[in-house]
Amino acid sequence: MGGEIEERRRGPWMEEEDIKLAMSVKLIGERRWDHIAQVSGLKRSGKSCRLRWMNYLRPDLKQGRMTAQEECLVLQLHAQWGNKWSRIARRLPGRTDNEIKNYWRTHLRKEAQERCQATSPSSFQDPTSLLLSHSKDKEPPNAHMKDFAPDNSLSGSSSPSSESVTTFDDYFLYADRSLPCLQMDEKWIADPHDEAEFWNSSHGPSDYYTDSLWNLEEEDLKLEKCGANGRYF
DNA sequence: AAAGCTATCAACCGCCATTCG
DNA sequence: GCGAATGGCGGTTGATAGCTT
Repeated sequence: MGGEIEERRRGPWMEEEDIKLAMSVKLIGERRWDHIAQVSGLKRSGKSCRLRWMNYLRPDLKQGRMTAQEECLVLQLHAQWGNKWSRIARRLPGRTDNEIKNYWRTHLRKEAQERCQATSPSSFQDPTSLLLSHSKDKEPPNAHMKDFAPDNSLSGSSSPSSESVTTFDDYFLYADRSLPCLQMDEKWIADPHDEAEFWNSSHGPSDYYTDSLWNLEEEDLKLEKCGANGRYF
């Protein structure tokens, strides 16, 4: 059956492909991925193009490894929402669901090992020590892509509100593990403005925390209130 | 120095939801 | 209202870099 069937490229992306994809996204926008795949001349599926863009090429992606604060936040949100990676990712601007998912997977593996070895909670090793041990700095993978930001690049900041992200009932299951960062987070919940000062003062650029972390998007608020949307609950 | 092990991350797959004609 | 096309999501896999013995 003939050579009509177009061969699909698979596996790692070449830089040339990245550039083609980025140009096409710039042209068309972040939609119609099948169309983008065709127009760009890439022998990739639309899905593959979308994934590559979302997880690797998007100019607004945050570079480098997750900070301890981000990791703590992932812990909190995962405790609250479970494996809703994309939802969690929305709380960490510049991070992708895939990235968070990967982190959690490796983290959980560690945690499971810790649990097996330590039956008593008091001997549980503080996961942040594992988190903080990350020190590898990578060259920004999409550094060469900055010029290809599409016009509809993500930059929306939801309007500030003092509504907290809570409830963290589930997250407090972690409390007996003596996580320093979670104790700190408890303070954040109590007074997010202090938290903002905390980051502004000396702990690095975290304005996105104050912009978005403390404020549920409308969508999420609805979900929280209704407590029922097949996808999330 | 080499082999084995572990951690990390990019990419793929299948399913489900949403959109469009 | 229905079916097809498309997009989004979560789970999983495979490659490889880094670490340990």
